Amino acid sequence: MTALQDRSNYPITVDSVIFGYAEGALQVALIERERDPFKGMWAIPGGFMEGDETVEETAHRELKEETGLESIYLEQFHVCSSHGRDPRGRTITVAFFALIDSDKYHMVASQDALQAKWWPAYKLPPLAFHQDEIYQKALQALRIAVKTRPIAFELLPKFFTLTQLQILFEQLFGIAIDKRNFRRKVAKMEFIVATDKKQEGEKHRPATLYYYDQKRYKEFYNI
Amino acid sequence: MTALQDRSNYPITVDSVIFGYAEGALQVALIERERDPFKGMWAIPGGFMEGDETVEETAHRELKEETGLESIYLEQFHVCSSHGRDPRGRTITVAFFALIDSDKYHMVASQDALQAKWWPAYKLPPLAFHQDEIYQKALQALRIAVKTRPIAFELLPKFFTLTQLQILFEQLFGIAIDKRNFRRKVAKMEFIVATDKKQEGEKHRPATLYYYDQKRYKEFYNI
DNA sequence: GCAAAAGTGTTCCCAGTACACCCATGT
DNA sequence: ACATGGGTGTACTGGGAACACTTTTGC
Repeated sequence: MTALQDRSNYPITVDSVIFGYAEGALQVALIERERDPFKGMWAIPGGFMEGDETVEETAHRELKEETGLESIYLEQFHVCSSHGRDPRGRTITVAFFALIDSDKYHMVASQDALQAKWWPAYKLPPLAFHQDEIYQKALQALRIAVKTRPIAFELLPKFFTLTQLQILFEQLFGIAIDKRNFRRKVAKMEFIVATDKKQEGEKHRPATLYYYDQKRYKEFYNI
Repeated sequence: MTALQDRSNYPITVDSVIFGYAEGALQVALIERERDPFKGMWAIPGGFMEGDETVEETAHRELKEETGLESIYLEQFHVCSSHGRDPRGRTITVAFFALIDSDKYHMVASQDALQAKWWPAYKLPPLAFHQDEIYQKALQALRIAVKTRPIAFELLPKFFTLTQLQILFEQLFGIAIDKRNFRRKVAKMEFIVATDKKQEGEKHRPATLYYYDQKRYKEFYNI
């Protein structure tokens, strides 16, 4: 038919490193493999690109199939075309990271029909398909993305406390942040807006809830 | 044979946005298309992935075929799988940027058998295959990469003057930099090393030549 | 001696950092 | 009352930004 069909064609897989944040720790969702290769090991969720999907569509579809979630923040960060990762044959893998709101998807309760389980981001088991390198790249890409764009909020519920935000950054970058300095800095960011709501159900002084206002973000940076 | 062959397979192309730096301006190498589609338009050089190459191998091979250069700095930055870019059929495109040393590849002289021509990075013609968006992403990726890693030197000859380095940064980020502040900052970076050589053949006071020392860079940042 | 770019110091300001105590709530 | 995390101010320091003149070379 066309000249394009004379060329080499390749199967493409899309893997998504799903990040969440719960109980004061950054978490990653992994799937336990039920069959060989790598039966019993844990792996980054993913699947084959099919038909006339774009890679973004594949990522969203797989994410919905595996977590039930839609409208999730997804960002591609790497293509891996090295040999020998899948013993069944060669694939080209496009890797994404996904950020999900712990409010919408309850994580640590993981008696799931989905075989998916949350793991603390800094204590993962060995991964199938030699995905450890991809995971490290995902972490790096996430850190750069969080510094560059206002996407940390994708990991938080719509209304969050400043302590939640602070601990999230501490987790992401593996550092300790001074509370007063952090709050002074946040106070200058007019797109992180205080509400008159308070956290409820805690056994201490209730914290003020904040939200991220995208419109103010754009005004703030003249976008 | 294997389960993988039941899946959808896709032709993959690799495009490389080639950046150079000459005559005080950031430059981009484009190819004039000799046939339809988009005959007569300019395009980012690229080609099909073949056989059991990795995408990196494809990028290096294409770059060698089109410029004759080997050992070029290449970095992937995006996958484009949208429809309708190539009217001949659907392809999945992995985009790289390449950085080349203007000393090795003489740019502005472009009476080339290769149909390749250098264009000022901020005055490109409209691009074939709707590659304008990919080019914008390449510029962004280059800026982030230059801020993150010591790769600006890939665009310069081995020995360069501080004014060359300064103008390169001004070009990359579209800003004006104060000469004294810039030099003070460079002086603190022990991996940018002064030689006792001087620039020759200029009609003014000759500038000291510097070089980038990777070993000192790693020591400097404890890598 | 003139044109052209190389090279050089000081001041100011803001952002980052270090640091300790009182407050509001639940039990 | 006590335990727990929420919330606040000040002083120091280092890096970025603004700014103008002398020096060395080729012609």
